[in-house]
Amino acid sequence: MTIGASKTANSTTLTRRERKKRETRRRIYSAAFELFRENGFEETTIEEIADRADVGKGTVFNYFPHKTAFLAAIFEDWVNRIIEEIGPAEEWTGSTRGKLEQLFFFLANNSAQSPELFRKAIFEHLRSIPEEDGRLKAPATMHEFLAMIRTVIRQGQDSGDVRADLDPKHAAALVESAVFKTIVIWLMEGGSLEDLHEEMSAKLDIIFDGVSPRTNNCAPASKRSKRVRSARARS
Amino acid sequence: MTIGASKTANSTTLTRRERKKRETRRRIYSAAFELFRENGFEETTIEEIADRADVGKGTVFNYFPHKTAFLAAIFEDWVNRIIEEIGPAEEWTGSTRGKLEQLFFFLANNSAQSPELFRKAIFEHLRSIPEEDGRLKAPATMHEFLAMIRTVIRQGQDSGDVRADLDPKHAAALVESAVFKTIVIWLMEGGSLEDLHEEMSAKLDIIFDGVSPRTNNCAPASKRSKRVRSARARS
DNA sequence: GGTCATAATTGACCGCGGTCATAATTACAC
DNA sequence: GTGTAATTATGACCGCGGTCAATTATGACC
Repeated sequence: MTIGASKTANSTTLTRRERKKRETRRRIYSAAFELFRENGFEETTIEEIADRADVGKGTVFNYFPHKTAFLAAIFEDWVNRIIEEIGPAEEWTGSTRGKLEQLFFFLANNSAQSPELFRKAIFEHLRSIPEEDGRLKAPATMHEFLAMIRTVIRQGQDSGDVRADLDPKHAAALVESAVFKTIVIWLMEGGSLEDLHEEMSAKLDIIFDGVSPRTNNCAPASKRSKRVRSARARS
Repeated sequence: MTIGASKTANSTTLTRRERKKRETRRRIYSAAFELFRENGFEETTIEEIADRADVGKGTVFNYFPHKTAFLAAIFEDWVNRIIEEIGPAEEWTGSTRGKLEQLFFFLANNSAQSPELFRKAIFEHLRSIPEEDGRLKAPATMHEFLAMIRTVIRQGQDSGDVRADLDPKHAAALVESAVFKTIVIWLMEGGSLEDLHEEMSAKLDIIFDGVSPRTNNCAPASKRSKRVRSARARS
């Protein structure tokens, strides 16, 4: 592989092949996304996607080896857009809880249109990693996303927001499963953003304070519901 | 529908039709379950199931409208077996945490063989309820299961184990999503039962105590890891 | 320009999940 | 027994996801 020499002169160090490849992928992805939103995921056939993208059916499978790979791609896109919008986790400020709420509020906001599609994408994400036949699926973004949560947790530990004796891995996994499930159910039931926020706050409430009763004198229970409200104000 | 009259005399008030129907369903289910365990879910075709059950292909779809309906049935079976084994939630004794651990330990025990199958069944369960085309899927057991957890939570509130200001619905949903996700990952990674218990304890730890640091003097953090150990001893 | 290895494209093809019109079976009336 | 309405069984058939051998585009080297 001795790239870089003569041919790559103009545009950004990309051969014509590479450029075409990306362009084709983009065309296929766009066509698919459009069609999914127009007609639904199951209702869209690969051939329709191929037609709209103006390629042969086989070509589609060169870029997206299974139909579900589109869902993984959509999820990835989604996360990337959010990362772009709110910047790297390391730079966020505020309370740990506030950060998590913001993060998931972005997720929800972006998914509110075409809920069916995003529900499927989330499920694909949750299922991802190994499939029995040995193919790996979309692990990159999966880890990227979990990593974001983990970073927030770790920052929380540094700032004293979160118990130091906790393994961030466990906490992050718990947060992820809870919130995604909440979003999925919310997407299914078609509630308002307010509803989702209510649900999410309830879950985060438990995650932060636990289900065990506090020993009487410290951290009175009455304060809790208030905190939910004030946390929402930030967004 | 004026049933019950003449024909239903012998055996337990069942017409021949009804008996045959159940028998056929049982045969198909058994054939499917066997084949799934022998060759895997994806690798088994409906026709193979039909052959082994000695019915036509179309008949299979009379009893299980989609292939995934088998997964729902497997999940249902699974939960029912557990219910049978440990009795109705109302009658369990012990701490709330102990009950939950036992419950999920039973789940895990039953799934340890043929992990692939149970992973899929759990996923089917988590996804269940609506599918965009309007068909409902396996809501019965889903609710039954969530209801079990909710019952445990409510009992915990009565006995002072669990914060009284909590909506059992939220707590149950959180527990469910966390533990199922834990089991799914465990099934994928092929760890030992010990590993699973470790993971589950960590999650329940957070669910019970929360991620927030305790205010210094009450409930010292050092006690926590100990509790995990002692909780395991019960099983 | 021409040659060749490699990468990308393509549509004919296959297998399986799911449908449906038709046939067989059951229940019941007489 | 015979008639008949309702239920269940069945396999030919269809559509779509996914494969693959054959074809075409690309770029390195002369």
